[in-house]
Amino acid sequence: MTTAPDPEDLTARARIRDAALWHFGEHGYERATIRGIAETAGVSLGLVRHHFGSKQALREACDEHLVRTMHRLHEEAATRPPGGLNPVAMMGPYRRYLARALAEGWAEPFFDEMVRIGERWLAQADESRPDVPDVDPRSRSAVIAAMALSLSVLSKHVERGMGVDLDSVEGQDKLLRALLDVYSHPLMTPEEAAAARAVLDRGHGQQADRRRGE
Amino acid sequence: MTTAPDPEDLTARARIRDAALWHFGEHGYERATIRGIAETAGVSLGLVRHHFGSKQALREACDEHLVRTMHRLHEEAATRPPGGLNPVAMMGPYRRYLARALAEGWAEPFFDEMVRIGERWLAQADESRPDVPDVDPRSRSAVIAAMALSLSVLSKHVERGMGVDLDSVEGQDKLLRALLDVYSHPLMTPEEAAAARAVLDRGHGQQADRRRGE
DNA sequence: CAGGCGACTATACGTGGGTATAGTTTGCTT
DNA sequence: AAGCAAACTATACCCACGTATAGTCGCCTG
Repeated sequence: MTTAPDPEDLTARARIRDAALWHFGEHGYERATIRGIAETAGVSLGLVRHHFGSKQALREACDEHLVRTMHRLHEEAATRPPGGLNPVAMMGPYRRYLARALAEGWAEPFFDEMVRIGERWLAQADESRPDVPDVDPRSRSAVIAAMALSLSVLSKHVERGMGVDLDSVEGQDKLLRALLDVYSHPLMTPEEAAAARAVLDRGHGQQADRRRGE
Repeated sequence: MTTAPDPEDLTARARIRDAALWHFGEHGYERATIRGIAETAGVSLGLVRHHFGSKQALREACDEHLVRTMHRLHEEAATRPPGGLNPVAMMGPYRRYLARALAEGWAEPFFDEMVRIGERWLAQADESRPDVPDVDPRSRSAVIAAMALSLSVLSKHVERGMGVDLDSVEGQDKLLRALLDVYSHPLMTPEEAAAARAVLDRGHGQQADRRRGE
């Protein structure tokens, strides 16, 4: 545990923020209450307001802290040998919060950062690729990012499906092995994909003149 | 538009249920209000209670209806030539509701059904696979199901990343093309996966005695 | 016509919880 | 020592919203 230097040592403001991170992650924004957060942090209701102003602002502070922490971790990781990033185990205490935030439509900076990272990676990988992808790297990166994060966002369901606790070491291990298998085995052959694309192309022609957006 | 035979023709109960589906999908369970649902359905607050008893029961009725509809669609699809299922465009009006429900931890039957379908598919595909997967089909299916659904659950972020509206025809088209590309190109080579697995195996030995759950 | 029942409305109740304000303690500067 | 600003508490306000109750209307059956 690198972070968390004993809750006693933290300033009240930091304790409130951490409590909020936990409550928002555990219950979601709506169900979390300022009173509950204050109690967990061991402070009065008023102090929360004093430091953060409003529930909404408190959430934004949590977001900001998350982004800062992620940046720090990211830079730390850049100096050391990568060793393959773990899309699920990253920053343990923030996992639930992050999953909630993403599911509820927040945490844009986080998602977008992930897309950017993946985009660079993909653009590089595309160079040593025989065929030409018909979708830009950014779009593919967005899809891949969503897929990677989905395991946290839908962790409750994944846990039920796999029969393990994703917070446990065994769960992480099993999930990683499943991921390795899925990531290293395409779900479709290039031929199947090409066939499906052909169908799309044909359908597209039919729709071309008949405008039907929205 | 196969469903929706003019809201006027529906019974009040059905109109309430549809309004609830919409409100829950649009705002989530907590933020949705019975009053808002009643207004959308064009009925009084009391009638909602008369028909469904409580907010929670109303949500359960929505879930049930969703599952029934899905079953019906599924059976319909079974009789016709498949043509490749679209994991995002399925049952338009329910997409948002389903995404919310999944993200908030509900809709277990739906997810589990998806896992079962994928499991059968994988078990069959495994037979014509050279190597032996070290994770059971069910676990892999759970991972794949989560990944497929993530595009709906995180649609807001995916839309931002891809720069399209996923409800539009163009958005669907672009998303499908991205999916085809991702599905038909593994993110890792089997060698890379094997190397990562080796790390896991080694790490596992190290952690065996030093207990560090949580 | 009686009577009964389901669909439906109007209104009230209670409270959880975000917000606001006034007051108290603590610690630092001059 | 004075004084003031920040940290912190206690308490009150207020309203949105889920829940509850009482009542009306229309239709069906005997």
